[in-house]
Amino acid sequence: MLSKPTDSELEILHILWEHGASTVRTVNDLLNEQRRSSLAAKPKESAGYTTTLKLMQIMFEKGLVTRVEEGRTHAYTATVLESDTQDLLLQQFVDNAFKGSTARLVMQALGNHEASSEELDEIKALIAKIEQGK
Amino acid sequence: MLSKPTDSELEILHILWEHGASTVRTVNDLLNEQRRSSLAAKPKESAGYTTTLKLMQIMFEKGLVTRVEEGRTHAYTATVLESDTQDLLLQQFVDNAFKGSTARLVMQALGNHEASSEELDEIKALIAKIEQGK
DNA sequence: ATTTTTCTACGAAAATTTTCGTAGATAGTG
DNA sequence: CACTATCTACGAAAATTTTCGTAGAAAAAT
Repeated sequence: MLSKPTDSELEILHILWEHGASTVRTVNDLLNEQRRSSLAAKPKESAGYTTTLKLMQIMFEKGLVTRVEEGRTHAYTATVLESDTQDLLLQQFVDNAFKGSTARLVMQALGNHEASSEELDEIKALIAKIEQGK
Repeated sequence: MLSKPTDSELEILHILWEHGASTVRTVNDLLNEQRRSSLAAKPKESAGYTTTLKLMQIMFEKGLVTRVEEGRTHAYTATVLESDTQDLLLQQFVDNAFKGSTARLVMQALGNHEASSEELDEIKALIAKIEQGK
């Protein structure tokens, strides 16, 4: 049963998805590097090593990641697919914030954030495909 | 400074946006009615009256709502616009779940949830408008 | 071989969000 | 005029998420 990762867990998953099997040290370093160069409104501060370790241990217990002993360290790997997780989060987000209306979400997303013309072309192509499939 | 409402706060905001100025009692009733008929995976249980009251008091302190005395009760109104709040949430969600790529969000949203052809038409029109504006 | 660094495990503090019990005031009812 | 129902205010428990300190083992460095 896939359960919703917390925000912190999601940050770690992103790193595992992008970099593949990684140690806690690596994840912690990448995490803090990311945070330092974040443009976010309310960027989190650096995470201590044991903070990241503990989170990853919890994620292991929940089954979000597996791990393999490599010498004295552990190499962690995400067990959930990025696309599956995004779909789960998206579904919940659409329900929470847009009361289930995917179309409204899309409209708002396109309206307020710029997308490149390449991206718009991709989206148009997808729409055409959907319409054809009907 | 607009800050992100919590999940519970958002539930209440939805009711206020839809019904306009409402008492705690009304909000609480609508809330529980909604929850009972929810198809969500993990539907929350009924909220006690004082739970909703406390939440709305906190929202008042945060400035998410205003209130007006009406006899002995208070009528609450949202001070934040639905569209502004959705934009804020969307921005954070795109950052968290899609690492900032609006296009990927839109693609995934359209790919996994069906939209009516009317909605697709609307989206196409919006894209055309954006492309023209460039 | 001793010291320093680096790892895991674990427990628990801190911070945030959600829930509700209790008290006191006010309105409506018999 | 009691009596019951309903409202606000407030504090604090409960639940969840995030953070980190400490201890002990293993490797690396001096």
